[in-house]
Amino acid sequence: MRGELSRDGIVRAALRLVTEDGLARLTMRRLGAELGVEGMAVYHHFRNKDELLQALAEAVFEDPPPPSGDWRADFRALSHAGRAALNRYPEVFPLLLSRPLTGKPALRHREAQYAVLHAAGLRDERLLDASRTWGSYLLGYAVVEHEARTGTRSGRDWSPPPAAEFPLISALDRFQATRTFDEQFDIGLGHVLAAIEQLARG
Amino acid sequence: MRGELSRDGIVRAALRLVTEDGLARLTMRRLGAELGVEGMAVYHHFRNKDELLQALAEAVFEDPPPPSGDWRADFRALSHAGRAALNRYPEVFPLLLSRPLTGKPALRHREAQYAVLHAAGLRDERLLDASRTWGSYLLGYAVVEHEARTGTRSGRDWSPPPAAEFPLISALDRFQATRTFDEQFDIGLGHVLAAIEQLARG
DNA sequence: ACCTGAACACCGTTCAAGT
DNA sequence: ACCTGAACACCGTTCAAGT
Repeated sequence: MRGELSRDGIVRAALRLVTEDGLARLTMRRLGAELGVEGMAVYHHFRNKDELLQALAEAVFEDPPPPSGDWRADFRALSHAGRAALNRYPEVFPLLLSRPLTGKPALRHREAQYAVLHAAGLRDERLLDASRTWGSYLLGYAVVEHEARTGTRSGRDWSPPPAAEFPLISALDRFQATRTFDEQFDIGLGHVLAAIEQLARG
Repeated sequence: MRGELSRDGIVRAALRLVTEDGLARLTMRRLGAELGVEGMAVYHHFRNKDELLQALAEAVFEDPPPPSGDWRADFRALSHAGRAALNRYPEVFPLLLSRPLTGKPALRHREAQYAVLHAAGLRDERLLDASRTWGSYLLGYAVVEHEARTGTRSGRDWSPPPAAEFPLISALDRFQATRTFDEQFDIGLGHVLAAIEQLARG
């Protein structure tokens, strides 16, 4: 029963806790209890709570799929892997937006994205332009999806905006649920691909 | 010296506090002190801290620019107004990503965006497809910009990723600073515009 | 080396009391 | 109606003490 704690075990326990009770209820003491230990024991493995949260953020990434030789296929596969990572632990999602990710799996995703754009014929500044457009879409779509999935859920009281002042919002409301998130994502992805191809042509 | 507090005055004080000391240091007691009052007084104007944070999030929006008759010009103007709102109070930015915005100014932005897409010839599902692609880009770009502006700042210790394992990341590093955020934003915006025009054609 | 237990300086929130 | 002051149930973090 000595030295049973590890960074990995602590991260897994924290992910359990956060998934069940929400990010706000992740405290050092409760995390200790989940591990059968005093809360202060965690400080022997993480300098402080922020370092633990960073580890949680990095933990959503798995290694990206290997290149297939077809950059268009890899573009799709990497996009889907990225979206899957962002959606893996909804409670951890906010942590991914406010801190640079420097762990190996996250960096391997980025390297693989650059490799796709390189294979598409892009170089230097133009490659980075394409990368930021792609990255912005991935992150932005994840934000929209996350809000849609968790937003109107229990909690905040909400009333529909008045139709007189917001006619389009009101009229379009009945079309909101037409597409699934998967379809919707792929449609936007098609536009990003078109943008990349246009950049690659010159 | 009675009843001097108002929701507006409290929100302004909170924005001052947050801009100077960071979101983490916004507490009810410190906010009270900033207003020359006990912290508990705030509870007479906001049900709880979350309601105050919601008001802070809504406060970054100003009314959108009026339509000009040229939907392409309006597309650009609204995009820039949206980006300006997201960047207005960097410390408030994280609050914008995890809660649906239901205040009048935020809804007017959305209504104006729909109006632009309507003027471009889009209807129903297709209009919403375009809206989500546009919205994803705005939000995602803001996340990338926010991270770039605040990320490598004081704080987290960071070492560059090893060049052997991440050759493209390392090689591209020297091109990272080539574009300004404004240029970069407009480049991506051009791609979104192209996507909208393609959707509008059929 | 790793964990404990007490302590410190805070939190958000409730509530009776004042004016 | 609005603000105060004390209280409650927590926080993150430090640190001497144990094994």
